[in-house]
Amino acid sequence: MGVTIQEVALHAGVSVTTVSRVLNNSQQVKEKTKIKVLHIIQELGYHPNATAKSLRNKKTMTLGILVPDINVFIFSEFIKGIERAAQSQNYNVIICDADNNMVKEHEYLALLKNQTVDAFVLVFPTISDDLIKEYANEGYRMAVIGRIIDCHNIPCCVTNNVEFSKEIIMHFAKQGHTDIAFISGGQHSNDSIDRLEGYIQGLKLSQLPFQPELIEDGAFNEKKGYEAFKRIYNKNRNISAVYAANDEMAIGVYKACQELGLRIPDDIAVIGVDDNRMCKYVTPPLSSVKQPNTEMGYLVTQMFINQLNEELIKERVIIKASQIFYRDSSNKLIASY
Amino acid sequence: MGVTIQEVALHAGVSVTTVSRVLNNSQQVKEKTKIKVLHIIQELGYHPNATAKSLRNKKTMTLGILVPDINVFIFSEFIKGIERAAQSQNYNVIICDADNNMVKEHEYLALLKNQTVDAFVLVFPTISDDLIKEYANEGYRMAVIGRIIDCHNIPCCVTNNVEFSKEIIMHFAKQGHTDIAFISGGQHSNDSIDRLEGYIQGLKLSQLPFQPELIEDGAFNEKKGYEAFKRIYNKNRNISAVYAANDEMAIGVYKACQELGLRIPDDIAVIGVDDNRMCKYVTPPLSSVKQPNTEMGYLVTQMFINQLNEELIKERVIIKASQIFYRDSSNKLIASY
DNA sequence: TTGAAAGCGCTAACAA
DNA sequence: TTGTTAGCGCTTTCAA
Repeated sequence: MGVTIQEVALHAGVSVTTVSRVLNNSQQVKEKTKIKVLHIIQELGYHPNATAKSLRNKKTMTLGILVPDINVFIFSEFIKGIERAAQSQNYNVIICDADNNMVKEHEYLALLKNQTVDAFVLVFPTISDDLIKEYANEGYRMAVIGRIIDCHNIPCCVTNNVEFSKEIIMHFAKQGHTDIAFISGGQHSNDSIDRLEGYIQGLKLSQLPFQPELIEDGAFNEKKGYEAFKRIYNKNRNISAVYAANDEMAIGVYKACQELGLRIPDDIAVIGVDDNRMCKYVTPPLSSVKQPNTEMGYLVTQMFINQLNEELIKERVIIKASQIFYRDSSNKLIASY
Repeated sequence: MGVTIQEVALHAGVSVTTVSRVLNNSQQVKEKTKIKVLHIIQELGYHPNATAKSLRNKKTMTLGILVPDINVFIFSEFIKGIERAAQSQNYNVIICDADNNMVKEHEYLALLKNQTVDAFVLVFPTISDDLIKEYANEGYRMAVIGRIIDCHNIPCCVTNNVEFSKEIIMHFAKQGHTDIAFISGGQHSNDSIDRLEGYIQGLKLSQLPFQPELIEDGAFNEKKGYEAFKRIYNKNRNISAVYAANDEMAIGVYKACQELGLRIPDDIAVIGVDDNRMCKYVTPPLSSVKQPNTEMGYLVTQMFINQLNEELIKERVIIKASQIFYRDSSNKLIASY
């Protein structure tokens, strides 16, 4: 454990420089010398020390990935894409699981300061835009997934939240629904904000009135989604459709409907977002939106690494389209035409 | 970006040695000097360079985590525990997602050789025991989750597979089932092998005959589980209960039953393993076994790090108990007593 | 209580 | 085509 370049040089009867050149196949090294060195490397089982390399090159070849919670399926999908892209460019990734804790999230960024990582990919960060920009201004490199940061050297990747949300509402409208509820996912989630925007646009395009009382927050989780639906239902018993900003909350709606004796989709049509594995297995199967998470992670990371050494970035914002899967939970026609 | 210890020393009017001593609060440093240095550190926004530290200390403070597939829920649970334990001891973790590819899995171990990581936590590795031992003999440190390796300095952590499997079979037997199928998860999975062992012991203890034709392999996935059940059913139409070595395969059984017109649990009782989120949402809710994955990851990693600098290891094998959740899928009494 | 200096393993500027 | 040497930023031995 621990053959050094020195020993290789010694055994091969050349200088460490030559060995280094062979390793990085830089410059001209006589073929014969190269073969000899390679042979010794083989023989001694030499592996270049990554730390020494990092120190010398001032590059750790390591990316940090910051996620709110690695157990949430969509985040593990992003990680998969990020790791693949990193791997393909010889980068390693350090996982930073913030455990849904904003303070922890902030703390992890210290890995930039002590140069443990060259850069960070922030997956749905909860820290503020301002904080992120502050780091960017100090020269630290970050890419962001799930939010567009207005900063020239921060690559970002999001999905077409407004678009597909609009489509969902128009779909509901076409089926004859007029009182469509929206369950949001928190005030600070850009995804949720954009989906609300799509909801509003969809209503407008369908010439349906916007009714603020049909909107409640479900904080992206099942329990709060359940409660949100009950609140809405108590305010307006005419609702016949619900667009939940994610599947978890949609499942909460399922539970609420069960308790209230409402049938899905006969009484209430439901559509969620994320296309959880569960969607196909609940009864009735839940309509949802599949987002290309792994691909998003891959693309933005690939682009990011390519531009890591450049000050100015040409391509910066990636917007990926999502796919709506209509299943039985939204399969009821209301209109009598 | 990049204040060094030199600069701190310069500004504080002391030597780098003194600054280093303050940083690692080693030896005696006069209180006044210490305060002065700390103040300058604060002022300059100094952060010790982790790479230089690693090179000097010959310790990267980084653990590799090797998983078959980060998108599989249970693996992300392990990661969460491992990362937490690592974090609490100031270690970082590098994620290595083998994408269910044994070659990739092996390749990742190179991170040990080039000293990118100090050690590896192998989560349900598919590489052979021999290969792992070979690395161990070369002095590389690894901990293993999901398999017990017969090697003195490799900490391992598993669950009580045999025990709970035995219990499940005895539970079935008590309900009056006599023809109980087992769907395994591949020949090479220790989990599956142990669950089969528990199945056999359970039959014996219940004085039920062992019928080899009631065992088929479902490779831990839904589709193969579906096929396995059909094969078994075609061989023996008397089966009234199925123990699937994981939930995915149990879901496959659900699908097969639906196609075959068999009702769960009335005609076929089903129990799976892993306690997937889905279990509660399928119809009927699937009985399953919850394993303390996050805790296992945490415990073994904590122990591992504590013993990382020791040649001989006192505590080495951790066996954690699991919990069986009986739900409606296995809720039918067969016997006529 | 403090500091000078060596050295961890590597790369690259410069020289030959 | 190859080698000498300085130095990346840190810790630690030894001496003062």
